[in-house]
Amino acid sequence: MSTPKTDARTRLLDAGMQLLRERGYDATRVEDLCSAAGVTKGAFFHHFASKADYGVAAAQHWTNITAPMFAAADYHAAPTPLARIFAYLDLRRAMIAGAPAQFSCVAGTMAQEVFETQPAIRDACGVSIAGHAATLEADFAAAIAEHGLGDVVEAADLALHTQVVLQGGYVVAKALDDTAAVVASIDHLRRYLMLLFKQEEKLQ
Amino acid sequence: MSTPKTDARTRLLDAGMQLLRERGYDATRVEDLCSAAGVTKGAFFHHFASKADYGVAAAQHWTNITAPMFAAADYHAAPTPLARIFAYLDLRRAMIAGAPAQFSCVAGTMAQEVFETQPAIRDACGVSIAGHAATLEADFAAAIAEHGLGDVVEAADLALHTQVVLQGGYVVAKALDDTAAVVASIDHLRRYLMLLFKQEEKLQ
DNA sequence: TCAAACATACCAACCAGTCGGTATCGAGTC
DNA sequence: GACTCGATACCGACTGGTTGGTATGTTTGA
Repeated sequence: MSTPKTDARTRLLDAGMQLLRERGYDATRVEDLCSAAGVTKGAFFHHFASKADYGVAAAQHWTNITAPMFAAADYHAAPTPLARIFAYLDLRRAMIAGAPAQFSCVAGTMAQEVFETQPAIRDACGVSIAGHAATLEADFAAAIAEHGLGDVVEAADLALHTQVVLQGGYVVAKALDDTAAVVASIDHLRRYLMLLFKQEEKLQ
Repeated sequence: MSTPKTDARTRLLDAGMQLLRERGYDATRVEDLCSAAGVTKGAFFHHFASKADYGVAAAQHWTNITAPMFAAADYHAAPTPLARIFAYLDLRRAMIAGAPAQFSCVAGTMAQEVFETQPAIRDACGVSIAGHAATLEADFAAAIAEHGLGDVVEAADLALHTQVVLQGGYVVAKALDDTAAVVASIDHLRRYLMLLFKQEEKLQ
């Protein structure tokens, strides 16, 4: 890193997105983050009061990175709410490639580990996951209204359920060392929504 | 612990079931396990070559505890394969109570954290999760055959999908500090299976 | 010239793992 | 049935490397 493009704080947070997903919060040492970012420990503690403080910032950084990416993604261009939801699932499915550290979720990984020991980090992870789920809510609400499913399911529940399937897929993919688990579960989720919204004709 | 009922090894493993789910693998210190089990570090390293060795044993112990419990559970008494599956989901739903450390999964929690740093532990966790999923496979296979869905879904995939939903529910419940997330997702999974196996009459 | 942004050296606490020791018990021996 | 012997179970003080965090500079930019 001869010529740092960005400031140390951003580089530390960027480096964390990879390391935290690989090793989790506890096993990621402050010095690991520093060397990956090409800075020293002095810089780390200049920008973050503690490792826990960094954890909170990392969860927020994860949101700051992913939110604009999803907001700018193609799937919003689909013509109907339901089409947008299926296009979203197609995107999430296509994102499953390489190692789990590449496609899994920083917030989910950290939350699972520190939910009891680091409430501040857990809350930041919760905000990240809930916030992303919320971006799906309007399309689900419109699809539910369109199909008269108002007293069968709730938009917020369905939106969160998509995240549950993704997070669970990551866990199982890691445990079985096989990405097929996530992909298969996304397909099951897709089939559920197909059936629920009575799109049988699209089921192969 | 004036009169230890069981040997130190078992007490250490039993203590880990709680601590590992609360704090994860890394944040659970060997001395935490020892004091929770009422033994000393000498006893720990007498029975386990290393902390990682303990992690592998803990994943196996988790299987040893849960497998007989599920094998002996009521839901196997239901009359049809599909009824048994729904009864299984009822049981899993009823098990969601108290703190995540009470109802979540030792294997899923550990695997998420150490999948890259401790392959032996990850594999043991994978065996535990896959083994439990396998216990559902026969009923799914029978239900699929009965309903002529042989070229729509596969039993193994469906069985694993139930575990994906549960594991994901635990992650989201921890992140949002709200058990409602798991329960709602189990209900979505139940509705999926209802729709898939064309049990619409049972949908409220 | 002042403050923010880094760097370097250092420390105290922690923690996995070690090592010498003791307690207990069953099998053999006479 | 006392006595040794060996093996297993367990104890607890100690250690050496690690790690989060600090104290004290130095550089840079406005």
